[in-house]
Amino acid sequence: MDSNNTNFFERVYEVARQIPYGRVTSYGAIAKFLGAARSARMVGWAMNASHTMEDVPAHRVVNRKGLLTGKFHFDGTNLMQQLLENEGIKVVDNQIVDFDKYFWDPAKRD
DNA sequence: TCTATGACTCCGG
DNA sequence: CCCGGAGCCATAG
Repeated sequence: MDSNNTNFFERVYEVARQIPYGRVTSYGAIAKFLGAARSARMVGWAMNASHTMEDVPAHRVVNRKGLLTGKFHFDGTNLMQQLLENEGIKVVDNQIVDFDKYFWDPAKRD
C-alpha cells in the first residue's frame, strides 16, 4: 500500500474536508496550499475521484471565479448548487454570489 | 515512452 | 468583466 501517502488525491481530500460549513474555496488555493500551485487541474482531477470518498465536500470547491465548473460531474444537474444553497450560499447561473465573501483559505482556516 | 486529456489559472487585448 | 490563447502537471491509454 502507499508508504507515505504519495497519493496526491488524498491530500486534496484532507484539505477539502477541512472546508468549514457554508464556506467555499478554489482549486488553485488548495493546490497552492499543497505546494503545487501549478497543479490546480490536478485538484480537479482528484475531485473527480473524490466520489469514492464520503467526507469530501467537492461541491465546496469551485474555480477561482466561484463558478460551479464541476456541477456536471455530480449525479444531478443542479445537485452541486443545491448543496451550496443548503449551506446558505447563494448560487446564480452556476456562480456563487459574493464568492470572495464565502471564500475560505486553507492556509488561514478561518 | 509518448500522446491526449482536463472539476484550472494566468496573461494580453 | 468578458474572450481567446498559452502554460502546467498528474493520470490514463
